[in-house]
Amino acid sequence: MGKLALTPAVLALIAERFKTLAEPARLQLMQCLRGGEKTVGQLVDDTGLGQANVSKHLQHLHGFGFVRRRKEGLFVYYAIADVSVFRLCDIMCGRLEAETKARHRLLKV
Amino acid sequence: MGKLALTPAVLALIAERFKTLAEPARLQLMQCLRGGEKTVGQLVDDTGLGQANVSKHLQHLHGFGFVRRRKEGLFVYYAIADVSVFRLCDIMCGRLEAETKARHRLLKV
DNA sequence: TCCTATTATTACCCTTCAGTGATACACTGC
DNA sequence: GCAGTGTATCACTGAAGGGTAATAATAGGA
Repeated sequence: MGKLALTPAVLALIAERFKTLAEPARLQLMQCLRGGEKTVGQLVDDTGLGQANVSKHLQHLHGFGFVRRRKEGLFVYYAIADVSVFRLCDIMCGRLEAETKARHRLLKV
Repeated sequence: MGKLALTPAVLALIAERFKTLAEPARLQLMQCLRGGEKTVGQLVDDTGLGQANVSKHLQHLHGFGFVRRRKEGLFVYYAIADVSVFRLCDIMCGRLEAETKARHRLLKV
C-alpha cells in the first residue's frame, strides 16, 4: 500500500473522500466536466439538477480538491482538478463487470 | 475510461459501491482482513466495534463482493474477495498526500 | 435434550445529508 | 445609483443509514 499508516484517523479521512464520490449527483458533475471546464449554469442545464443543489455539490467537491474553480466576471468555471478520480471509477467499473460475469456464471451453472 | 457507458444508472451503481467504502468501520474491517481470513469474533476484538455492528457491515461488504465467507463449524471466516480495494485506497492516499503538500505550500507562501 | 458459544437479525434511536425554495451576495451594464 | 444575471448560502424537510441492545438462528458438546 502507500506510505501512510492506515490508522483509524487516516481511514476516516479516506472514508470521507470515498463519501464524496459516493453520490450519483457528484459523479454526474465530474462526468460532465470531463469535456472541459464549465460554468455552474451549464452544469445545471447538463445534469438537470437544481441550481442550489449543484452549487452545494460543487462546494463539496472543491473542498476535497476534486475540482478547481476560476472566476471570470459573473461566471464561475469549474474543472476537474485531479484525473485520479477516473482511475477510481475505472476500477469500480471493473468490479461491476466482474460482478455481472459472476452472476451470469451462477445463473448458468 | 472503461468499456461501460457512464449513464446515470451506471453512475448510481458506482456510487453505491463507493458508499460501501465510505465508512471508517468498513475500511477498518477490510484493513483487519489484509492479514488473512478471520472470524467475526476476531474482527470484533481487533476493531473494538460491537458484534451486531460488525456483522451488519460484513453483510454489506459481502453483498457487494468485497469479502467472501466460509463457514466452518460454529465460526464464519471472512476474507478479502478482491484486492482492487487496496488499489482504490492507494489512490485515495495519494490524494491525501497531495492535499497535505498543497496545504504546506499555502502556509509557506 | 439442554446448555453454551458464535453469528445473524430485528427494532429502535439518532445523526447526517441530499434536495429545495427563498434569500443573500457578486458582478456587469445602463 | 439601479436593475438584471449568475452563484452561493440559509432554513427546512424527509429519507437513508450507522450504532446498539435484545432476540433469534445455528452448530457443537455434555
